[in-house]
Amino acid sequence: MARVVAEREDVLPLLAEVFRTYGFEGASLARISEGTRLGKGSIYHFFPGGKEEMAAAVLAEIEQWFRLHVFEPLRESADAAAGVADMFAQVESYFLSGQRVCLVGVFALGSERDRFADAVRDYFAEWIEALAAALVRCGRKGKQATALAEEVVGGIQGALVLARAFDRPAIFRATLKRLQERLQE
Amino acid sequence: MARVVAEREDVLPLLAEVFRTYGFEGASLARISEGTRLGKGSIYHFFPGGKEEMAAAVLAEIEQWFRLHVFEPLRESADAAAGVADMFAQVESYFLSGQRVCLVGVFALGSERDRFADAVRDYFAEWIEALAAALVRCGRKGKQATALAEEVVGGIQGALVLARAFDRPAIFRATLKRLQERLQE
DNA sequence: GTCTATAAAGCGATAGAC
DNA sequence: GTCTATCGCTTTATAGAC
Repeated sequence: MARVVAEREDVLPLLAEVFRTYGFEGASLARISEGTRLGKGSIYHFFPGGKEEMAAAVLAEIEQWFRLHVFEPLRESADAAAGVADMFAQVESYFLSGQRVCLVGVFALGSERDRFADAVRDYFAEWIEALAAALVRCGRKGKQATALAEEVVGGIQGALVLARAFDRPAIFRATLKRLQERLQE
Repeated sequence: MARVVAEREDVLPLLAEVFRTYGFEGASLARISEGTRLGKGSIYHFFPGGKEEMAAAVLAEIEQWFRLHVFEPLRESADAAAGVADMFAQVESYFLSGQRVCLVGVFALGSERDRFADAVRDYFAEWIEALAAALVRCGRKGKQATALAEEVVGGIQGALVLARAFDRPAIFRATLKRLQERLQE
């Protein structure tokens, strides 16, 4: 395999996939090295702070991705309903129809939550707030909008659990569809 | 601390708590020893198969607990609606209002899913089937009953994620209440 | 920026005394 | 059934050549 000189940015998505697959504790440097196709020396050149810095960088990149592709469209789309519909499309695509888990959700359930409490909380808080704001622009009352947003974001996380448990992506897609319909009631 | 001669049964709940807290990879024998108050020698006396056998035993015990306190009441309660209500009460109590995570859900999201695929799948399958059966006895059609059951079980898993992310048990209790109300619509 | 070699610590697991 | 001591391996992290 040809080795290419990498930049830190290029490494992050590969790193994210390793953490998603093995979790924080299970992501050994050997697996990280394999997944990023980088020697340990190179890895520590990019992340002198070790695994902790790697995970923090991955979380920051995930939040940035969602901000760009999900949160900001939700907040700023001229057509709020279209912004919501776009969110569901992006989510289905991002999580590969339930075959890819949410790293932030994984961290939330594990002891990593303590280490990365701010990043974990901010990710879900920003998602729920952005969705609730869009729902308000669709005509919902504030309190009901927040409750619905929590239901949708939580429902997505739960659907990822079930889709993985059954190894059946259809259950993820069906849940997205059901949640989307609920918002239109 | 007084050391008491243990039996395998007594060790399982402590072991489960260690796996819940640190995950499979993060549950080192040092932490297991600390959490169970047993030396490594004693641990391997009970579980010659090591961590793998420990986790399998914990999963089996969890499934047994749910079968006894949740699944069978759902299937056999003379009053189906009361069985469903009892499920929500048991779930809120078991998960300590969202402060305790679901080990099966954690395993479903991680690479542990491959190792324990059967136990993970069976747990959720049995839960969904038992709840759907109760909903049918409440007058729902079969297909809709299954969809609702998936929504509830998935919703519970997602609520555990959010409750931990925000460190706010109220969001778990509110979700349980909302899901319970949906079943009565 | 990439690699190999290596250090120090922690890992899962075993042996054997009591 | 419990413990301590220990094995062999893997871990994270560092050093230094290129």
